[in-house]
Amino acid sequence: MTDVKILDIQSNIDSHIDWPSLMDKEVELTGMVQNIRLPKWGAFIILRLSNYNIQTVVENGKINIDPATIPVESTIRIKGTVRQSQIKDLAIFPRNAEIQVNHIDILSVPSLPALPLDTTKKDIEAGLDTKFTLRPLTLRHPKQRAIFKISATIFNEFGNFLTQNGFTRICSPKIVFSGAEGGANIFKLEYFDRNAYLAQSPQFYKQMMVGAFGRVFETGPVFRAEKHDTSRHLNEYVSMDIEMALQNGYEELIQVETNALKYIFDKVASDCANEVALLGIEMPVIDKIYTFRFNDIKQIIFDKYGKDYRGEKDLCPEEEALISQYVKETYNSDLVFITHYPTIKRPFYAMPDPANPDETLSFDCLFRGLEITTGGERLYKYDDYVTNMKKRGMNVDLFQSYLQTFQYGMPPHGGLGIGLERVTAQLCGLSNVKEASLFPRDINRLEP
RNA sequence: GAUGAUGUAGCGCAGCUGGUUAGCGCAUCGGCCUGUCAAGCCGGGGGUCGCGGGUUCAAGUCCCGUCUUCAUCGCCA
Repeated sequence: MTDVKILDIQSNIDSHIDWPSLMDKEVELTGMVQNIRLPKWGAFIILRLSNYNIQTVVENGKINIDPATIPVESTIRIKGTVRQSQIKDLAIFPRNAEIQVNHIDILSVPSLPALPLDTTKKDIEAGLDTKFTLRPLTLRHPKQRAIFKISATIFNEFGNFLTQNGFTRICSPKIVFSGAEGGANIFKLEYFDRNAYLAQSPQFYKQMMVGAFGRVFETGPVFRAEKHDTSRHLNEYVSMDIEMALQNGYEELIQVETNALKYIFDKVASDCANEVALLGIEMPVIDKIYTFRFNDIKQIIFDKYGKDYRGEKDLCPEEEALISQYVKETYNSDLVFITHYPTIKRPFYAMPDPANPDETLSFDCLFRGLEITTGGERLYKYDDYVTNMKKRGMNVDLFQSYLQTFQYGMPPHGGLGIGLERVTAQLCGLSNVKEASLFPRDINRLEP
């Protein structure tokens, strides 16, 4: 007599299936009905499994139920035999195998008489608002799944690459005492009997951790209370952050980022080959790094396209598009780094260029016309922080828990942040970053 | 917040200078089709044209107000 139930630790939890080795063998699978096509003699049921859709074939009279009565999005368990096949549909994988079904159990069916939109076609015919409102349904579409499979791969391989290169993953708090940059664009919340904020960046914490590990990275959500309303902004997004001690200045950061992106894109190409094909993605080729100084590229854009932004202290969206166009046409590169941003546009921790304090040793990375990264060298001496913050009219006392880092001594260091949704959107050719977010948060949308 | 669009069936859309009973595709329902390729063929049902006023013999269509969504900009990743 005992109350304990003991489970076998050896049970197989891997859902990957080696189809060639199963040819002509009996299998049992549970999945959801992605689509069902009904010729007179039976049915092709496209079954959605954890990572792909497989084709199953049913012949009338040979199984226990009429396949025509199974609604799309039902969950079914099938028993059948793996057969050779030749399938043209890119949304189905594997395309050289199918399952000849001999038994079906229906585990659940949708409770609605009809689904609110059709997910069985090549594309979802719906506007952005409808897509997001019906997110639990729209995310079941193969092309939507492909976007987030690729996004997950970018996220994972960013971590893998950095881990392999001596970086330590950190998880900094998202509930913070004050906004990283001290701006007003942060979400306020109640923290017991006082106020706290949602972190707009892991900036302070990743710098603190450079003192401990030298090289750190973090992948996690950040929150921006800005009332921006554009196709490239979210109020909550996933930031992929790096911070590291530097031996060769900001160019070392550019090299680390480029190598990380190259590694990530190679992994996407190999591990997400089906998704890349389904979405028709042309993968970027990265073999050299192209950098331009902020002032120089403005001159080039003026000379080349006649657009004069030379007086502006930042890059506007049209300029970013033109710069990417120029670099693509001239060097066939999808990536470009713009360095030496004006000090006035950078935060207090940015390191001014010793040769010209009006410029910083910082950079942005543009990918196919959109800014995906900001990074740069940081101040690393306590006195420099105090001087610079006072010059900017900041209250040094409020930042003491952060500034202690520099009192204890810090190496020259720098870092960068990459927007996951932006990289995903640009890679997948999405016209709005919100489409690269599972459940986007913008000025109007808080659910689902 | 500014500017410009937008709102017609569950979804995506058409609907001309105002004029019969508001259409098309998908979905849905019924029937047909011997291997489909995000199927194909035939038929049925489904709409207070965002909301509120106004002009007119007559408004989806014109005017005013209001809300929604989308795009662009500011800011940023």
